[in-house]
Amino acid sequence: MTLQDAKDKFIQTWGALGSNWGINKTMAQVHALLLVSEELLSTEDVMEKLQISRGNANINVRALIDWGLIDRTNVKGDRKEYFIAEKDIWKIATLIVNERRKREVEPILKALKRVKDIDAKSGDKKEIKQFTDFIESLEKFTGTIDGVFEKFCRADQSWFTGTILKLFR
Amino acid sequence: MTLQDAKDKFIQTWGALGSNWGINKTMAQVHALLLVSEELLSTEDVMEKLQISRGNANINVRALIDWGLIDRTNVKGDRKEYFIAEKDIWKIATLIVNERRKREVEPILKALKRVKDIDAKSGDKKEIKQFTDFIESLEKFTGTIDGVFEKFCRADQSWFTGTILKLFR
DNA sequence: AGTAACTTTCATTTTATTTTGAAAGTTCAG
DNA sequence: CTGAACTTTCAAAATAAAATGAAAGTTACT
Repeated sequence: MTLQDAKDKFIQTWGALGSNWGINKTMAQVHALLLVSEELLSTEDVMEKLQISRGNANINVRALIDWGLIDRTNVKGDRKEYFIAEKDIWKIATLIVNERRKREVEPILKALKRVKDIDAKSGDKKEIKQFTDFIESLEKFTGTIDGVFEKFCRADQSWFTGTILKLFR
Repeated sequence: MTLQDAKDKFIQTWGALGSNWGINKTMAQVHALLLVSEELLSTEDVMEKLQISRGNANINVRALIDWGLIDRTNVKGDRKEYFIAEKDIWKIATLIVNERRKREVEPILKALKRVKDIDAKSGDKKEIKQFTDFIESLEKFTGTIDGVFEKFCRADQSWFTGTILKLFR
């Protein structure tokens, strides 16, 4: 297998992976492409290497910038924008976890809270309690897990591998 | 809001949530429906309450059984199958995490391994090294995180809340 | 201000995923 | 064994999500 084949295969794999986790396939592929590229790439480069349209490239590059996974750069004497990916896997992971926390935990908690506002006379008292108890256990669980991930993101890698990992042996 | 409204809303929310994480919307809704139902439900009940077809109900119920999230039961004097959901949120979480570990970690590691088999004369030596180093860091990271989740699934809730949570304050 | 270089938008088309429902398969009581 | 009760399958239809590409918008140099 040539280096190019390997890179292409990695891009495909990373894309498939993304879809399994609710991340747009192309976004994941653009990310992978930039991860394995030494040089800066322009929108044109991305279009050409992934065989995608300008609009598609633009939208997914923008999304990656939103997530903080890639940065815009400029090259002197060239008006084009160039992109480069953060390559530290630890940083990539925390950026992704943080972004999903931000986008999803808050809405979940809000939705759960809303769903507890039940007219007391709309059902059997015991049945209502069972339901609200369940929702509350969900809220509590969500908060706990969120807290762990939040700390995970703030911590640095060495703290994690040094302190936490030992506990998980 | 009536209890019924609240349950319906919860089912909708849980369904939307599922889609964000690569889980079929209907599967998540069937799960939610069973989570908030006191009684056992049959395929017919699921079809009626979610307004879905028999085939769809069947497929998603089966998937939930595969995941271990719901169980089949029988009612004496009735040939229908009835379903009931595991309601302990801790158990639900570990079942889901375990299932996704099983389905996804192994394939990722295999794919990464495959991609490292590069013909040495297909590219600049340094460039090849850069690439394989990156893939190796990914492999290592994946393994580490997988280990944490594996332990998380084996541990019981009290160990987690007692020992681990303190470290994340 | 004019215009060339580049980026963004969005109505339409394409692709991928999910759902349907009728038919085939299975099970079990009589 | 038969057939009613129930479950599963799967080709076709419907729906949802993503991609296209041409046009509009922006920027910055002269």
